[in-house]
Amino acid sequence: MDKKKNASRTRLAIMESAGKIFAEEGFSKATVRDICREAGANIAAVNYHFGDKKGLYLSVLKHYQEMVFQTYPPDFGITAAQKPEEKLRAYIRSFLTRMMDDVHPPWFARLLAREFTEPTWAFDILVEGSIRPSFQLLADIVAAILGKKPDDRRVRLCSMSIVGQCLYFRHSNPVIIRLFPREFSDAGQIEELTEHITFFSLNGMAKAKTKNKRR
Amino acid sequence: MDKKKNASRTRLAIMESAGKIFAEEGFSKATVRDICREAGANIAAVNYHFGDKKGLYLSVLKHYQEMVFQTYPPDFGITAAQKPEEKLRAYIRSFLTRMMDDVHPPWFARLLAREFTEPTWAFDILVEGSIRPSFQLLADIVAAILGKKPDDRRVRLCSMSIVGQCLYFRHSNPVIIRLFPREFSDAGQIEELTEHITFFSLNGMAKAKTKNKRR
Amino acid sequence: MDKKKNASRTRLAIMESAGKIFAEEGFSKATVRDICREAGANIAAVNYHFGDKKGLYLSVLKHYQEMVFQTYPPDFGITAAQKPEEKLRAYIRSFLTRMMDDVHPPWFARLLAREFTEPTWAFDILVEGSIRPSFQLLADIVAAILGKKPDDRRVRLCSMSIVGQCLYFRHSNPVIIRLFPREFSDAGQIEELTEHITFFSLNGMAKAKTKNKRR
Amino acid sequence: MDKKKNASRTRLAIMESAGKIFAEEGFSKATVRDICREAGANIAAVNYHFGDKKGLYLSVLKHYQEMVFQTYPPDFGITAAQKPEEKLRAYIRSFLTRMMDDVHPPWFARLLAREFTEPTWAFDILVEGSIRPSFQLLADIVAAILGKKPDDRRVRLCSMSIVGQCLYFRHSNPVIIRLFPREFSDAGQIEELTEHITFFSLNGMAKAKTKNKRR
DNA sequence: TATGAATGAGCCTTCATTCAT
DNA sequence: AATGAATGAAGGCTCATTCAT
Repeated sequence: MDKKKNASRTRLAIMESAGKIFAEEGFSKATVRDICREAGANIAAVNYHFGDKKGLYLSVLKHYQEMVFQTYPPDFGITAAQKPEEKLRAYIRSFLTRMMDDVHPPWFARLLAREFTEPTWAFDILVEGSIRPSFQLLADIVAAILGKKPDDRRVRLCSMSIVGQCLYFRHSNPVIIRLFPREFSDAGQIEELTEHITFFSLNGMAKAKTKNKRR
Repeated sequence: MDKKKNASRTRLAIMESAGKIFAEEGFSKATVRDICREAGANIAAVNYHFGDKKGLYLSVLKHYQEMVFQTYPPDFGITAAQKPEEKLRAYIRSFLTRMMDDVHPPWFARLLAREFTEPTWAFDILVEGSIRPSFQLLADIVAAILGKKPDDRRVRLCSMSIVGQCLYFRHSNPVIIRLFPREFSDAGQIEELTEHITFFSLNGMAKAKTKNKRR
Repeated sequence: MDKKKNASRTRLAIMESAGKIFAEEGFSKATVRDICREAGANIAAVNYHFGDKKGLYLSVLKHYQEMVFQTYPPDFGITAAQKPEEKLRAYIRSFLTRMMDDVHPPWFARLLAREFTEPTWAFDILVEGSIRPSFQLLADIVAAILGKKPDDRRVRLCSMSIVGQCLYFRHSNPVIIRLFPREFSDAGQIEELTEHITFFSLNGMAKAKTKNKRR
Repeated sequence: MDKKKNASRTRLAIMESAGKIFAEEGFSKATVRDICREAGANIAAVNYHFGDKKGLYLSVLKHYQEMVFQTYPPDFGITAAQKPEEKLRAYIRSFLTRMMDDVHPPWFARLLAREFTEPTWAFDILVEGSIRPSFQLLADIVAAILGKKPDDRRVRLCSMSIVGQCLYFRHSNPVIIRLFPREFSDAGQIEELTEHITFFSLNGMAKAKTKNKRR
């Protein structure tokens, strides 16, 4: 994707520390000085390798988006032969896993969450490269469960309900920590959360076909 | 709550424009220059009235948190006589309404969303003043529905599932706009969303008691 | 012309040292750091008083252009009753005087010369504010001498011949110094130069009417 | 003149683009990056071939000064048998031609003009190599016309008057363009200018011998 | 002979804050 | 109660130059 695959040591070090700091501080608060200091590189190296701060951010985004979605694709563990319910469980597990801090690189999920609520000019890249494909996959699963077409409004609403639950544990992490210290903090609970959300959502969609829900 | 109730015209104007700009730009990107310019006040006015930028932010937060939660309390429309299902519906409607931009002041929801994912040092004030009481109220409702105690782990999980769905439409607004332009944009859909989330969640919790969920 | 006539001490000091340094180094080589250091002011003062480096340059240009042309107007010493020959002599004397370093401020002529050969974006201001009126005045005098209209091509050529001679002593000052050290350096020779150029030019235009000059 | 005559392709390409860019931007505004990019060379090539930026500038100056003054010498078209008046005409034509952009390389005149009003440390090279010989030649012609010695003060004044007129069309080109758009722009007017300046100057010097000019 | 990578100095600008009135 | 003026720290970026190969 990037024509410059030439990875000098400095270039790689900068991208790594940049990702970490961008994730921690956000694009505008992060300073290239800090990034370079942590990378053990000279300030001008950013200009040399990436043009400017924006270029660096973009490179980090593209590079790690690719890497993460190769390691943890949305359809991780999903096979065509599975029943829709099993597909949903696999999807949710993959989704949650991808968002936890112990995946590699550990800060990418946080950087993504930042773009979610406070999108920068680079947001569209994420939407098209990561979010839309992921959402489409979910919509297909939900559509199969509901017996409707993927672009049906109810399918979308239910998909969003599912995504919303998953995202809550990432986006609202600061809140959760304060409300229930040490209860939901460590990542070892992915299985429990997967089961909960899967069960909650399957039930949530269960009798939707029979009930007339519109006012 | 604020000991300085002496509200000079300048002081009020600053707080108003500060809220708007803080919500738009975030604490660190917002500049006191812009705030003062929009308020028609002198730059030094901020330090004079609020000590420093932090003090201004704090004042804004406290002032409008109080105002908003008096106008749209979490238990808005909830009466003791209602059935838990109705209480839940009322809670969700109140929650969604509070998060939409047409409440007053129109920017407060956005400022809150910002603190959610990117908490500043002022975050604890919001947690204790707004979030915890609100969550507690929901936990009580869910507990009644599930027939469990409010601090039960399953109650918490289900509560978070509900909150997660609601927050999605605020936190992920930029995503939704790009994925489905014009389909979920205007605020007139609160009723539909309320029905969907309520229905989805009630079903999601429905057979939880009977089914053995852990594998 | 400038709405900000409020002249704080710092503001004035900056404009003065700015003019001097801009004249010495040119716009891009001059640094605001040097300017402020010489003015005994803080770096940020430039931003506060003039917006940015460009704004400072512009203010300096406008301010001193006005000042110089009030002190040494192109028609200095010219009265309607004079004969054209006397008008020309007065014009040339005024022109030369304005360009010498002992007028106030001493660096303005140099700054102007710079814009002449290396115009910046601010050049048009000088053309319209100083150069065009001055040239027009000369063209009128020459037209009277030649008995032609001011926009006649020959009038223009002769006017340019006159201006060219005057400018030479400013624009080519570095050359003159090297070719004839100490012979044309001091400003006390304005009278001599005035006489020479006036005489040379009057003669140059003298028989133009009779001779068929075009090939 | 240059001891390094070993002209690798890169070295030549750099000198060419360097000349162009130096002429356009001036020494300090021109960047070695731009020069090398336009030459299709590596950044480090400048330091490798010329030591540093100054060395490059110097090489360009020397090289093209030599080239230009071999192609268009000041005495171009002047023979010993001519009358002084004809010599003057030939000198002026050669001078004007050399300054117009259609000589080769097209940017050298501009670079020279720059050094005239804003001399760098390399100026002395130009003075001794180009300017002084050229001026001396003119002084000889003028001396013959006036019947005085070449180092006579009046000879110098008149020579400067002549040079001043010629230079005006180069040094003040930006002004002329703005004052009279499209009237003096193209280079096809060299003959007309030659005639005008020659005639104007010959007349200017004509009766100088008889008239008592000092007051 | 030539180059990709790296460097340190310096520039303009912006910012929150303080001073003096 | 309020303000115009001034300040120091810091940020992103550019530049000529040097290093290592």
